Amino acid sequence: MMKPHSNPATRAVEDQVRQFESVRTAHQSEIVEDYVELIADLIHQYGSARPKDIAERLGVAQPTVTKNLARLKREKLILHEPYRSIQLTDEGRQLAASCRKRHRTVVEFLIALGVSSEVAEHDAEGIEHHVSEETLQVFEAYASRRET
Amino acid sequence: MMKPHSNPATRAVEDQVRQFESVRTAHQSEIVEDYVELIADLIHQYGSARPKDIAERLGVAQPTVTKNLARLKREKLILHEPYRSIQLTDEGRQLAASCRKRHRTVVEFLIALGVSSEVAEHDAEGIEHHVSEETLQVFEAYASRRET
DNA sequence: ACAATAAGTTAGCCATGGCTAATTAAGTTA
DNA sequence: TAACTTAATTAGCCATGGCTAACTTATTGT
Repeated sequence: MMKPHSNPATRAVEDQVRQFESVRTAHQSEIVEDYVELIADLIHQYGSARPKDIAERLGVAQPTVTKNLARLKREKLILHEPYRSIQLTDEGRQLAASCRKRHRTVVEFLIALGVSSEVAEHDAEGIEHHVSEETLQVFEAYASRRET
Repeated sequence: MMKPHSNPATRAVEDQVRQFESVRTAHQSEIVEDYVELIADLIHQYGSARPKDIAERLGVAQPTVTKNLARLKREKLILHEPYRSIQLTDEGRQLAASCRKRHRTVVEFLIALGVSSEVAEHDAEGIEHHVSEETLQVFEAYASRRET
């Protein structure tokens, strides 16, 4: 037992490593994307986005939001002075728009496939961050082919 | 500005909260699932799974693996005495089997849909942890309808 | 205008999942 | 068998993203 496992498929292993790394990286951007998308939604709905609202929507405590907003600010996606309202930068707005689009594409795709709309919404929330450009295009093609 | 945002769609908000929570929960099980699946693979390929191999496949350092194995052990998915080989419990084997099946279903579905096999493999790694039972069945139906 | 309420922030805790450096155990070979 | 090499573990660090409690700032209403 414990023989020195040979390396029969180094290439495949390296690919797999890259995959796992890329999933870990995706997790890092998930929060950022969720926040930006949500902020855009809130601004659209209410004219402004408050930490309180974000906390409620995400189901987390307010200080958690404050902490995460610091990151968005660091990444220049929002403008935010203490006790003042949150604004999206151009870059933030752009990211929000593409997240929103991607989210809707995934939802519509799942629905077109036959998934119930509640489950489609639910699964899309998790799936959207892990869909590559290629797959997204396939999804889009499928959904639009189906709806027309 | 800063008017007390009314609650126009409490139900929808609660649903969204549950969605975000469930994504956070899914992230917690991701590592567990990835490890168990990988351990099963290694045992199948080499007859045993060593921390070294796991570290290599995941692209992380060995101590990281040691740490995470403690969690799998705590959750009774593996048997592992220090410096000894890793074994899956019945529960672990069961989980590994269902993860493997789900993984393959997602990959095959994406391929059937027209995604290239490399990208399908890559995206499946991220997507698989966020697919509900309902969606999985739809995927399976689509793939098997397509291949026969 | 000022007291009460609501929102936001700060400080400081916890768990997780990365890491490196140092140690210990096991396996191999001269 | 003794020395060397490889694998595994331990200790201890860092960042992230949760949390509560306490405090500060804004807003509202009398």
